[in-house]
Amino acid sequence: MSGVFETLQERGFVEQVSDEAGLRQALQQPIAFYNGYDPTAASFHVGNLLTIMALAHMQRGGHRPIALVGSGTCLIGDPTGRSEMRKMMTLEHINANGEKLKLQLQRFLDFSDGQAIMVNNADWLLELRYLEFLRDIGRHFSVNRMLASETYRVRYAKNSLSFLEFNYQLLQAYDFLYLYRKYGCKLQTGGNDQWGNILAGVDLVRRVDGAEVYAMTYPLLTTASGAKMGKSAQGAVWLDAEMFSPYDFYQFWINVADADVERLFKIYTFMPLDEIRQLASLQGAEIRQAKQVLAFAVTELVHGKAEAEKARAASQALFANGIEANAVPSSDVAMDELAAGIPLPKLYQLAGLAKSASEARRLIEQGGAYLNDEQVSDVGLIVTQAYLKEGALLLRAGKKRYHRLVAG
RNA sequence: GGGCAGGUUCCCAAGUGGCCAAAGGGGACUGACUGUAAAUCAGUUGGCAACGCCUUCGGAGGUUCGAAUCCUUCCCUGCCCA
Repeated sequence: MSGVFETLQERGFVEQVSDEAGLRQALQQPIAFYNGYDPTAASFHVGNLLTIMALAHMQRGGHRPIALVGSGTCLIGDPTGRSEMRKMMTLEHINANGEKLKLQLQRFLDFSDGQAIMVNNADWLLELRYLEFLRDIGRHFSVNRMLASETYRVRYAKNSLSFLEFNYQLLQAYDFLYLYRKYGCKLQTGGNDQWGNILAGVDLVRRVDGAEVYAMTYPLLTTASGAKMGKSAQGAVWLDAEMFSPYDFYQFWINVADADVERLFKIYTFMPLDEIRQLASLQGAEIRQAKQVLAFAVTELVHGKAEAEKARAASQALFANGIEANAVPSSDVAMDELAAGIPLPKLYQLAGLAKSASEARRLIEQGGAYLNDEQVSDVGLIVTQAYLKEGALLLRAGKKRYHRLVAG
């Protein structure tokens, strides 16, 4: 089990470590470690996936991941990196999200026989007693130091920081202490923006229990052009198939920049490094092959082999000028509506390729509309069942967005 | 609680009575070029039964022929004072 840290480092997972020598030493033995996830949404996105991959590597290395769903801390809202206060979420909403996240985590980590643990900090944070907490935990926190930290300084300097949010770090630190006591958890990991919060926990455990625990952060991925990794035209790239279709997910990886290929391979697949280097060394148009391997691997990991194959088949068929494509996102149109005739812009709306008729209109006028792979420029076109091909209409917006409307 | 400054279309940010669906930048979208890449260039970027009509400038009222722009009031944010 030695070498996990080296693996993570080689693959680009390690951004900062509180005590590298100490952590390496600690990792000689199987340890429990944790990473927290705030249930602010009903699904993880590729940014979270990075941390989950790291957890998976650690588990493979013999360590025991504790996936913490932060329903308790989510009630407070992490001010880190935010210029404004988060919208307050209701407990019901948070819990509903948390349940979804739990299901997703099970795809990536092996929870059998306690090899990985799932906990929810609401279980211990909700019942905290205020005065007790202040006396036992609060006294270890220096306001001066907190205000000096990156986490709060920016916010404090530029905008207001509510007392509510100011407590976030204490609660997260307390989580670490709690998990240390209950599971002997010795390491907390998280995105690099969590550095300050994690260190607060390390300090707290040292002060209160006199124990040495560690902090490790992962890089916040940005694309080669500097944008946050994991954003697409439609917003975040979610892992949930309902929120982001496997086909779109596959396409997201196909469309990454050349310069990002190697890094993404290392992080989002388990492929050995030498194979990765070989693939990433492809030049010019050939690097697309590497992207196909990448896209398939990650899609398979997230959505399963069957979905990945469908997505790949669809992608290849569409971009090799084929029309058949069963994995292209599709929906139904009523046959009788179609028989009556549907204006083309309306059709684009039905397919979800345009938010409004005006947008669809623009698309058509600008030459970005294709029906069954043929460009259509007539905004007034009325589409009837005469246009059906094999019982469906294949709509395309621009070069890459497809949608299939099945008559039924 | 008091004083001050603000809340503008996805974001930042102009506009302070008609020329405003509202400058500019970012982002995004489309096209050209390409390799389903990057960079670059061009166009587009509130809605609709669309050469016109409707709805937007924190909320609600009001003044006016006419308001994002003026008045009243309420809500919210920041700064200073307590």
